[in-house]
Amino acid sequence: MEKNETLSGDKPRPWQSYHTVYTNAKAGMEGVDKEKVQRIIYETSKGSKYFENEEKKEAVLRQKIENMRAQRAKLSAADLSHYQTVADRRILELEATRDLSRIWLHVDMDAFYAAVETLSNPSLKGKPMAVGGMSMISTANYEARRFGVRAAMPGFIARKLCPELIFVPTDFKKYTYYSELTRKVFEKYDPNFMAASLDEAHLDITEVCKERGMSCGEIAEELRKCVNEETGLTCSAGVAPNRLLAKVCSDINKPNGQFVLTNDRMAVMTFISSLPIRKIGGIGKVTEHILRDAFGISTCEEMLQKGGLLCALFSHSTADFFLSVGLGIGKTDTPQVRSRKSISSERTFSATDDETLLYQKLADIAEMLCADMKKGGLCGRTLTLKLKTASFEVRSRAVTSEKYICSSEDILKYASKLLKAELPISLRLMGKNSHYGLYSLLSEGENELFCVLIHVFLSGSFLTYWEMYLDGEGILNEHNLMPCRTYKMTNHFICFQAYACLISMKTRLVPHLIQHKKLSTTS
Amino acid sequence: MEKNETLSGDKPRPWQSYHTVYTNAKAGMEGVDKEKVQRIIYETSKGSKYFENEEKKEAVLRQKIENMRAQRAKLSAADLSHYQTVADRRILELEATRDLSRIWLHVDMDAFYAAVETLSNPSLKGKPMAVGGMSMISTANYEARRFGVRAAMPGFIARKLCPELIFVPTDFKKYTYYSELTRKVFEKYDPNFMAASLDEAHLDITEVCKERGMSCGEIAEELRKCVNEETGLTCSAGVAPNRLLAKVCSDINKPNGQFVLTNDRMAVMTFISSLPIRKIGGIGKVTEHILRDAFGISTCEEMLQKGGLLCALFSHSTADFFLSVGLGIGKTDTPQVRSRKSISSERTFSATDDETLLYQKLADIAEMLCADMKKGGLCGRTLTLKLKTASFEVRSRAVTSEKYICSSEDILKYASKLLKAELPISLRLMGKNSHYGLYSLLSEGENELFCVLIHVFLSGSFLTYWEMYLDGEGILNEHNLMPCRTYKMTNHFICFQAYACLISMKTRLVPHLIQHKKLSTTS
DNA sequence: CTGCACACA
DNA sequence: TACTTGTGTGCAG
DNA sequence: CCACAAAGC
DNA sequence: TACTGCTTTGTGG
Repeated sequence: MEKNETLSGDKPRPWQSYHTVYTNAKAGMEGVDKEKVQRIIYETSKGSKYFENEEKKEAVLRQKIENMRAQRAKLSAADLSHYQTVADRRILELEATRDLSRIWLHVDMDAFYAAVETLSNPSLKGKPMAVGGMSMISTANYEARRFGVRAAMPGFIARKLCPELIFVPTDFKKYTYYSELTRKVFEKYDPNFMAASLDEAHLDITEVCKERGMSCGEIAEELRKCVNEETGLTCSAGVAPNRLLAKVCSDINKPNGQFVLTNDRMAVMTFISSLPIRKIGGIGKVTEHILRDAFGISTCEEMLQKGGLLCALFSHSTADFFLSVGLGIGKTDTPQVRSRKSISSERTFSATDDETLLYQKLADIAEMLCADMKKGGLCGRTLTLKLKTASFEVRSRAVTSEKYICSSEDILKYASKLLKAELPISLRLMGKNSHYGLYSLLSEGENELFCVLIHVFLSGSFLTYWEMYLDGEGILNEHNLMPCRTYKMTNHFICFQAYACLISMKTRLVPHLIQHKKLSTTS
Repeated sequence: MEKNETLSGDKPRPWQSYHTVYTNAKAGMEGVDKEKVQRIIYETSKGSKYFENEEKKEAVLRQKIENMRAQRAKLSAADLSHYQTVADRRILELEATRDLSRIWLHVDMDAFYAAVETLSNPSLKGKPMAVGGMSMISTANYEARRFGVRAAMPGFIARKLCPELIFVPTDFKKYTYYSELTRKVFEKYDPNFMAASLDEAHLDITEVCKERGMSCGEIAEELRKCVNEETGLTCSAGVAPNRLLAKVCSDINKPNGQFVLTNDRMAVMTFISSLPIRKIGGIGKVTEHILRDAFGISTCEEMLQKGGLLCALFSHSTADFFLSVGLGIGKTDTPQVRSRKSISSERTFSATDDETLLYQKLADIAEMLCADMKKGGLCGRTLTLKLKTASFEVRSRAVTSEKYICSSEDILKYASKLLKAELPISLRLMGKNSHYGLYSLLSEGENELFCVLIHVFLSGSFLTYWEMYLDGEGILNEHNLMPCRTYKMTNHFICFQAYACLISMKTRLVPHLIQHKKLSTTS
């Protein structure tokens, strides 16, 4: 079942279709009757709109893979040797950036939400339980996992797999409280630790190990013990020379275990060599599938062996990522400032073609989003509307406003405009008076909307710099922020880096150069 | 004077500063006292705002060259050998695209505007004469050129060089009339000939030569004779296997001469080898300077020799261009459709800080532009406002509208908005009430505007595809064009390619796929 | 897309 | 007195 | 820059 | 009955 599926290979049984394979995922599922689980999932999903959409997506992916194969086949011998030299060269350069001087620890709480719920209600102990509802579950405890129940699985399927499964609704307050307790512990080992989510964090333990004269394994043991004492929860840890590897390592002896990869190039290379690429953070279902079926790559080692192909067919940065995975190279720095870049709110509801209802939903979400933004004192310029149809097709539409958007009115104004532009779909297709066409399309379930997201990007992928200009009072206020343009950074200007409304000074003041003005205001 | 100027070389005399070197340009200036001409130009220009701006630009260019030299110096041996293989590879690929099967002829009328004016007023014959005015001259006849008078030279400088110079104002009606006469002739040799301007054209004479069993040289002779009989004007011609080379060849025996480069690889390589790069169309003053001072490249041959460096330090497409120049490879096809991409109108006037006057100028230009657009039945979405300050600094600001812009009101509306955003420059720099600051800046001549251009781009740099949708009548009208988005082309959609308002069908109609709609309307 | 530099007639 | 006008391209952000 | 897809938790 | 909600990053136009 885990064998390489190739496009020309044996036809898998229907329930082995890749998109239903929850059991392929990262954490261990030892002792589970995987085939039975797959079959139940398949039979429960089959025929649903969701399933049909997954099949469509799978077909699109297959096509994409077919294209890559074709491109690969088109490469001449000269191309191949050329890209091989490119890859070899890049591998050398990446190797030169390898940093083995830092020790990173990745902590991952075991079945976090489920464990917290069990703490507050010990009667759950030993029984299969999941946090979430019938539509979606967030986590399952280990008892439930033995039935094939997993995070990100809809609840009604989980119940098919395990009829006695107990459902506990999510209660983020509780998880945040316990998360805070764990972070208090983490802080003691690395005051600048990086929280990845409520239940995961990266710690640079280089200094702690040195100061306290302990091995990193001992530190990890102590940290896990300490977390357990403070919270009553268990966690797993991975230690490695960089964050990428540490994350992989923390998964190895889960739950309540740890794994240390020593800061040694040989050890890293051995570790990485036969590692399935899917274990690597950043390589998800789609990328795994592409690499396997278009390039025959399943392990990290093969990333290096097929480096030439990767450089030929992927973008520079993607190829770079793949090659560094093959080398077991990852980030070792602690980024200075990590400011939030976007904020969003979305809600799924049952399918409808009632426009009034849709606008009402939109207004509700705008309200929620606005409240969240107010809480953080944030505002942004790019507003994205995300729509999901009854057939699970996802669309997004965005606008960028000249002014910053903060109020729920503004949010609603722009979001409505975007929604309006999408709405008379069927009318547009069939002509204004063709109600027959309208209803026949609706009855096909293609166009009703049942999910709306409003997403405000606080800044684009590029840095935006602002020239400061002094008004009568020499004050920089939110109104001088209006003229948003992105410029090449030069030190001829007084620049501010603006993320959301948070402003931090970037370069020194050079008053006599102010007159080389490049920006305009819209005030 | 023509020797390599390097940054560390001997200091040239002031009037040899590169930006004043009109005599460096392409067409022959045999028997001219170049040094004297240079000195007069220098002395006439020196101290002017224009001159100062040229010096500033020169400084910027020097800096750019210095940067390239630094980058070049930073290249490691490994880099060098790497890029050498890249270059070698690319040279092979380009060589494989060499097409020697076509014969191109480039015709260039001799001193066209001047010759036409002499036809209509024979008393000008034999006297130094220029077409244009005191600010700028378009062409000079050969008598005037002996004094150093050149196209694109301001008239007042030309008069310094040749006090008896006769100025004749430009009269495009006349030139267009004669241009039409020449084109009637060109048509007989290549019905698809490509007009490059009123006085230049490219002709693919492969078929004519074959059909009439004449050599290309004979055809060129005949064509030139025919043009002369029809118009009374002389022209020069170049014949070569591609347009790039034909253009160079037409310049060799100017005026009233021709030059044939045979369709033979060796002949081409010999021809190209010692050719100064500046003779190549597309390599202007700046590129010449960069290649010479940062890479020591002066001839086309050296493009190949330094191919590795060029690939290392220029973009893919630029390096490709340079290498094909080194190989003497150029375009040999006759492009199917060549539609206009933008239309603009601009006027230079004397410096002012009177905003009312500026808006008046803007309105005038909007009117002119609109008239030109009406004539061609064109409209566009991107409007660019170009400004030139009293110190010759050029700025441009653009907006893209959701709707197509055609009316002079709309043009003016958007252009005014852009202008307004630029206008209170000094106020913004100095604070609203700081009139002192305002005037001191104005008196420095930095901010008065005296040139306005409105430019409408009819389409972006990327192709824009439109999904067709059928309204009740199944008609595609200008209103369905409103939802402008740029999409990747897929054959799942009914696509139209839209340039301006001109619509041409692009793919076949696939009615049952219409429902996979991706566009929205803003109607 | 936007801003700008470059090129050519 | 006084250094254009119209169009196209490429690059970086 | 902007829109969108992919990924992770 | 019933397949989330929130955020970041990369890619191409």
